[in-house]
Amino acid sequence: MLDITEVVRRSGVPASTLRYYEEKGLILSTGRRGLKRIFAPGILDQLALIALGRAAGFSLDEIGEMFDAGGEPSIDRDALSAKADELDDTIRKLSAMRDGLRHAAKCPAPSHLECGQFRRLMNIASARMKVEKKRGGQER
Amino acid sequence: MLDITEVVRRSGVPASTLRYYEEKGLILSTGRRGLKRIFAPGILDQLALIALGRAAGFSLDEIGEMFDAGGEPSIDRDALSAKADELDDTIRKLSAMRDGLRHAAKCPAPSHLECGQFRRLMNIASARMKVEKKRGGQER
DNA sequence: CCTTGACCTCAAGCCAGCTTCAAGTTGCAG
DNA sequence: CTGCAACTTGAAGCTGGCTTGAGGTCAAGG
Repeated sequence: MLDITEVVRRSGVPASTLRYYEEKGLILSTGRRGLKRIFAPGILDQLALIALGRAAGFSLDEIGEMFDAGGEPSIDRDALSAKADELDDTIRKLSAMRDGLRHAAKCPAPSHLECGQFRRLMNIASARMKVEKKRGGQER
Repeated sequence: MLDITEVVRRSGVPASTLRYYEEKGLILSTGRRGLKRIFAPGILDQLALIALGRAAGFSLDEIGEMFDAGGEPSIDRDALSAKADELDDTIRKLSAMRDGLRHAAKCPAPSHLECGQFRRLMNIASARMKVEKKRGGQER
């Protein structure tokens, strides 16, 4: 069992954030030692998972739907698969962007928006953009 | 040349957002027809690029540093490469998360945090987390 | 020529995700 | 037993990325 100080030290996540996550129902403290919250060791994995989800562009609410407060994946397997599919889509876009950036860093063309190579890479991604309208919520 | 109405129609980006982007210096309107802003056709590619950058987790400011208001990639090739590297890192994490989710959707294990497969996948990503502290700014 | 409606500006507002602050406990060192 | 550092709560504040609203202006149609 880890007290909040220990969790902060080991995870790098600020105490204020831990309290915020708990309030939102993303994590659970298993008790108190005096005032201090006590967490199960698994909290560290959970926090990593949350950070991962955030990096993936999921909102805290979405993450809450994917994993329960104990850190277990949602029983709704279809929802999980759907999220995986979303990620696949995002990954495709990011890969195209990465390639585009790398190309731009090398290619000596005067105007990149007219460089066929660059445009082609970027289009891979933007072509999928429309399909992805559903993701309205997140990246604001 | 496209007037703002046309840009909205073709890009799906709201007029308010276009004005906001212009104010931020991300895009440039090439003139006015009466009050209405006029844009060069390239604006559509630029907007796709911006959307792509946002989906990649970059802030508008970062995007502004990568591409000038005309949509051309920054002359700072090192900066572009650095962004590409960041993306590589992000992509690795997202791939791990995607695999983790797909696994969780299939695996009948009682507790996933104790499923070796699941943990291993998630660790790939969280191991890199510390390295990536630099990215403090982004994902609000 | 005058209405209408789509654009304009500028300021204020909204939401997510935190952080900060004031004021109140509490375990532990001395 | 006292002090105090480190925690607590609840509310308010902040930032990024837009959106909304009030009030103004133009050009095109009737």
